[in-house]
Amino acid sequence: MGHNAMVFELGTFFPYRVRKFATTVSEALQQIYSVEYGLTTSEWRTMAILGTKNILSASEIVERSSMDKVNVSRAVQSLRSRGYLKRDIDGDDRRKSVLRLTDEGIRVFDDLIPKVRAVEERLLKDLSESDLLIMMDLMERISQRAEELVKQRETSG
Amino acid sequence: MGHNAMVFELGTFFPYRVRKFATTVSEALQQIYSVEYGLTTSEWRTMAILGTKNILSASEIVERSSMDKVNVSRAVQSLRSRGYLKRDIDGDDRRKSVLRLTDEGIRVFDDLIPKVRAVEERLLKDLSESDLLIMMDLMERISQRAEELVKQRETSG
DNA sequence: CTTCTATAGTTACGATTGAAACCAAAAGTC
DNA sequence: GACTTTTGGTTTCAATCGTAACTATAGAAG
Repeated sequence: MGHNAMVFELGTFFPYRVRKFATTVSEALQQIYSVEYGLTTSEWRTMAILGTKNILSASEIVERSSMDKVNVSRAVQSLRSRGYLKRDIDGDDRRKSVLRLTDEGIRVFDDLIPKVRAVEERLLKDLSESDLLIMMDLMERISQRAEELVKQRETSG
Repeated sequence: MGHNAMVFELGTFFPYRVRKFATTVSEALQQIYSVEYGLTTSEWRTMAILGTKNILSASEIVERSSMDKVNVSRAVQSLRSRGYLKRDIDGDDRRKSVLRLTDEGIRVFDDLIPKVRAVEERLLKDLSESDLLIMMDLMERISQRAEELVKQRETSG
């Protein structure tokens, strides 16, 4: 005893709360893309980035998705095998792939999007416009601190 | 074209932002417990819940940690093999384990806690007291909606 | 008592993941 | 134009993870 005020409680520890929060939110969304459509997170993100019109290389998907290239490569394979995605080779740089959704992929995408939007709406239902802005701002500020911490340790560690 | 206002952008999609946020925060914390101490998330949580004084069964750890029993079982095994945790059998109910950190485990814990607290502090550095309350409240409200959604789908799906 | 169910925890096994090695094409360098 | 390095993407292999099956004990029902 003596320093009881300092007892550590996981349940009130901020990073733990954040992770739990994110898991809960993710599960709500996975109800749609995973349970209902059988897509993995990487597959869903890949489709979401391509959308109906974009034509991108794998590395452009990497840039926009916070996935690594292995994840993207596997998602592309799997989406191809389902017939949701078409891969061509870039004529000017034959290392590059040229990816776009197939008509079938677009059909699924168009079906899926209103549903994931509905989930987003439900999640944010009782937030005011300004609540949402505040939330985004807070997440942004905290993320910046987190990135600082990681970078600092990387160099000094 | 025609409904360009509805083009889907993953980067501004709320659940995606949340997940990215949580990943960034988690990485900052993992710098400590994973990089510096070689603990997995499950091991770290198990230690954090036991702390210096608690004596708990595995299922009590499950309840307090949002891990499942397999995760806890494996974390316990691994912490035992490192000598950080001691397992006895409950005399009254011989199915139950009686878990506590060893002296060595407590030493590591006491070393670790100020560091993870420092990370938490750094993350929240530029939030006011009321910002933090707002953040917690918003996460709480959104989580509730997310849980509703999951439950709804479970029953009606 | 015997049987049936429920609980605590572990184990086995397939699926998923991540890091590193790898391959192929392109782009510099001399 | 041979050489080295960089870039785009895939494959491999081991480690991790989740689900389901399993073991052991306890408790409830008859």
